[in-house]
Amino acid sequence: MTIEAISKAIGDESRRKIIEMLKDGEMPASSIFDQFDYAAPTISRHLSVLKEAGLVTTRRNGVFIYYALEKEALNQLATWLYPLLPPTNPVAKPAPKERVARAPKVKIENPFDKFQSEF
Amino acid sequence: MTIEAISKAIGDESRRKIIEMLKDGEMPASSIFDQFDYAAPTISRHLSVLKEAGLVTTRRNGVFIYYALEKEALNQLATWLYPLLPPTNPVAKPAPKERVARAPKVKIENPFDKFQSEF
DNA sequence: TAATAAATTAGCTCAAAAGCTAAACATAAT
DNA sequence: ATTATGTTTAGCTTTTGAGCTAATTTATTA
Repeated sequence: MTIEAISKAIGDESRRKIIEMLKDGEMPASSIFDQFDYAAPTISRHLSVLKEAGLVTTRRNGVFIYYALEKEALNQLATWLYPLLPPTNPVAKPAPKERVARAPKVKIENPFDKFQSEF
Repeated sequence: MTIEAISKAIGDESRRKIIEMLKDGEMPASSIFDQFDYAAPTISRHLSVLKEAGLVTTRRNGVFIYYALEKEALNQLATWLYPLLPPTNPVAKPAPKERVARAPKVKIENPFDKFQSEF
């Protein structure tokens, strides 16, 4: 559950894909395997890296092992990341739709921007 | 500036440390080197990885090359991360201090929680 | 109890990445 | 012009990590 392990785990495309797959709920290992062209042991190894990082947990049901995303671990990354993001954009709300064409172009630089002052 | 390059870049401790060092403003390469026990070329290479990922930019002033954090690039990671975080905690505000002992323990699971409905 | 299926572990190869020293490059100062 | 300083590039070694197949483990079913 260290930032080291978490950020390393996320630095691999297959592992990011697994995390995305588990976003809406648990899934047995075999269903995860199916989504890849890699051999099962390769993905099994990725799963164990995710588990060691605390990013997933497992439960066994009969012969199946269900993997679930441990969103708490992702919070660690968010917590590291948040203070590094760009400062709040002074214009929080975009101009109303009808006036958009004439309104100055204001780029919302960061999805968390409008919340930063509350953080 | 791909999520692939950004997340790989962040998966190294020295590079995360560099990012943190640049949080409050630019810094010449030599000042960055000084903060590490590694040889200068090693850190120089880390800087180039960060640059290739779009996480830093450089400007030269005389013999010095200043590195600056490109916070925009960090947004890409935040944007990937955000939808994966735990759902909003229904109790946004903790109980007032005097009542904390008696109030039910509510764990704020995610620093972005209270903003999610606005996102 | 043997066979089957899900999943992991073992053991290997290969590529990527981190580290080093030495050399080269770029600018400034003497 | 030469020297000095900041920084990167070249070239190398070593470690780490991703991928594979084969073997093993665990649990179910015939």
